[in-house]
This record gives sequence, C-alpha cells and structure tokens, in this order.
Amino acid sequence: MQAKVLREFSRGRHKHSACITDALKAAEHSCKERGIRFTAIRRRVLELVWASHEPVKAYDVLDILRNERSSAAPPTVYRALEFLLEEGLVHKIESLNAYVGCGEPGHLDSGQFLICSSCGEVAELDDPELVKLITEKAKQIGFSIKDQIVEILGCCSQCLSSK
Amino acid sequence: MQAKVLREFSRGRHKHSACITDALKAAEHSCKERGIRFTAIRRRVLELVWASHEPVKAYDVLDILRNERSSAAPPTVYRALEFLLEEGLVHKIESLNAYVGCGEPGHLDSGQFLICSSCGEVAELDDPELVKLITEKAKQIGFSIKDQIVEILGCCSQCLSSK
DNA sequence: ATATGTAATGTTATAATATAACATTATATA
DNA sequence: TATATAATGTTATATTATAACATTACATAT
Repeated sequence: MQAKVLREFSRGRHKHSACITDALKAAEHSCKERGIRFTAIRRRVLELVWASHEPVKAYDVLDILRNERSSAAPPTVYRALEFLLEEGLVHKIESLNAYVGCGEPGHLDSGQFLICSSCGEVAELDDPELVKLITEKAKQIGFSIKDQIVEILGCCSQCLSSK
Repeated sequence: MQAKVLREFSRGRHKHSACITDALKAAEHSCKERGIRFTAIRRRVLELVWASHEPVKAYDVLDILRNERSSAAPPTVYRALEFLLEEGLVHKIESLNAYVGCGEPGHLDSGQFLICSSCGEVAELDDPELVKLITEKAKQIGFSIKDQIVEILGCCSQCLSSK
C-alpha cells in the first residue's frame, strides 16, 4: 500500500501560488461550514504559512505582520496559529518549532512528516497503514491514543541526487 | 509481533532507584568502552533525568544543580544534555521540550514514545516493525532517513482504568 | 614530572519561543 | 438596538535555548 502524499517536496519547480489559493479557499469553505470565523488575521497568517515551501516560524510570520498591522504582537500570531491548528488548517512540526499548511484541511489524522535537513522542506504523508500499526501497538499495552506525531528526519530524493 | 517495552509506565508502584543505578552503571560502562568522559556533571544530570518518572525540563535540572554547584548555568545543563543525547543516554521528547532517560542505552533506533497526558509519564517502545514500515514508506518516495521521531499522545491504561 | 593540546566547564549576555492577564473592539443575534 | 461572546489589542513576562569568550581540568607525549 502506497502512502498518500498530501504535500510534496517542491524540487525547485512549483512556485506554489495555486496551493496557497486552494488552501485559503478550502479554509474559508471549511470554516463557513462549521460556522467558525475566518477573520482577516487568521486568513493572512494561513497565507503566510503557505507562502513558504519550508516550515515557518511564528516570529517570522510576526515580522511580516508587523509591516502590515501596527498592532501585531506575539499573541496575534500565536492565537491565529492556535486557531489554525485546532481547525486542522496547519500543522506544527514539533522538532522544528515551526508550522506548515495542512495538505488536506479538515482531514482527520495528524499526518506524517518527512523533513529534509538539506533543503529544509517538509513533505506530508497520510499513511493509514502506519497510523493503524501505531494504533495497534498502543492498544497492545492498553494505551488510548489521542494524537500521533511522526516526524522523519533525513534527506529528500532531490537533495540526495544533487550531491 | 510485540513491541519491546524499554520503559514502562510506573503505575504508582516502582520507586525506581534500581533503574537509576542501572542507567548510571550502563552509562559509565558505555562511555568507558568508547573512551568518552563521563564527568561528574554529566553523571549528575543523567541521574536527575532518571530521578523522575516524568520527562524532565532542562530548567528543572538547573534549579536542582544550582543548589549543589554555584557555577551552574543554562549552558551547564544544555551541554550535559547534548552530550547525553549524542551518546544515546537520554531522549528528548520534542512535543514536551523535556528529557527522559533512555531505556536501553547505546541502542540504535530512537525509540517510540507513549505520552500519557493524564499522569504525565512516558513509556518507550522499541518496535522494529514500526521502524521498518516507516523506513519503507520513506524509501518509496526516495527519502533517506537519518532519524525517526514517534510520539504518541493519549492516556495510559492505569489512568484509563482509574477514571 | 612536566609541557602541551584538547576537551570540559565557567561566565555573561542574549536570542528564540511562547503565554498570562487584562483592556478594548467587533460581531452575531435576541 | 442591546447584549453577550468572540476576537483582537496591549503590556509584560515566562520558558527554552544558544553565542561567545575565559578559565580549568585532563590525557598523553616527552
């Protein structure tokens, strides 16, 4: 069984304005459906997170936001990120303290991330087989799962081949 | 196939001084074997990490160390932790920014962690099947793995049954 | 036993990440 | 239009981690 790739490594091509547009539309739709407010700040933070191929730091978002909105401060960004995380619109990469747009908004599992330490990009997989195996292992010792974090560190194929 | 449990949930019993002693002995042995210095600071930090059933924060270690050694400062602790991480004597739990003793020092894989949000304890598994599956999935998209982070959040059996 | 290079630790300062707490404003809807 | 709630503004501070340079301890070559 092949894992579904929710987010690919960019491989130099792919200036992903289309991804951003799609992500914003999907977010808008998903929020409207649930009667949740997709405010200007939240939209803009999501856009900034998507704007980079690499995971984005909260304070990098803040630096940009400050140029646009004099009132921007750490809570501005962290609240927006918290909202986006809760709504499944972004993921936090724990090992980097950074954020990426969710490849499939609204989607249930938390995703598995491949982190290339060479180019800094991150791919997202959705692999039900892996999720299932982890769930089974936990069950064997009576552990009830709320969330799974899978972050795979290494080198992507593009970077490997350009060495 | 059953995962090997490198570190168990304590379940109230198990005041684990024996674990600490074993861990220190194993660490000493492993360092001696490799001609690496297991200094007093490093030993003490490892001991303090092991002293708790729960993952330990760097600054909690520092608070204790300050009472024993007037020169203790953040770098004292972070350097010791960095050393212990490199030598495979402790693990960092990325989602908690905290550290646990490695259930099997010197051991190759990075372990899979079950984190109970109720009691705060962490169990460590070594599951070759899971490692293998992750490795295969990565391979399918041409990704070369350096390290795997698996942190499973939820509730341990003890806490589940005491609800 | 002493000199010497390297590794470890000491010391000070600061960077990077994140949250608390309370005030104000905007929005939905009764 | 009043009101409750959610969102944002604002200030301050907590938490986590590293940089940079000085000093000390240790291993080992002589």
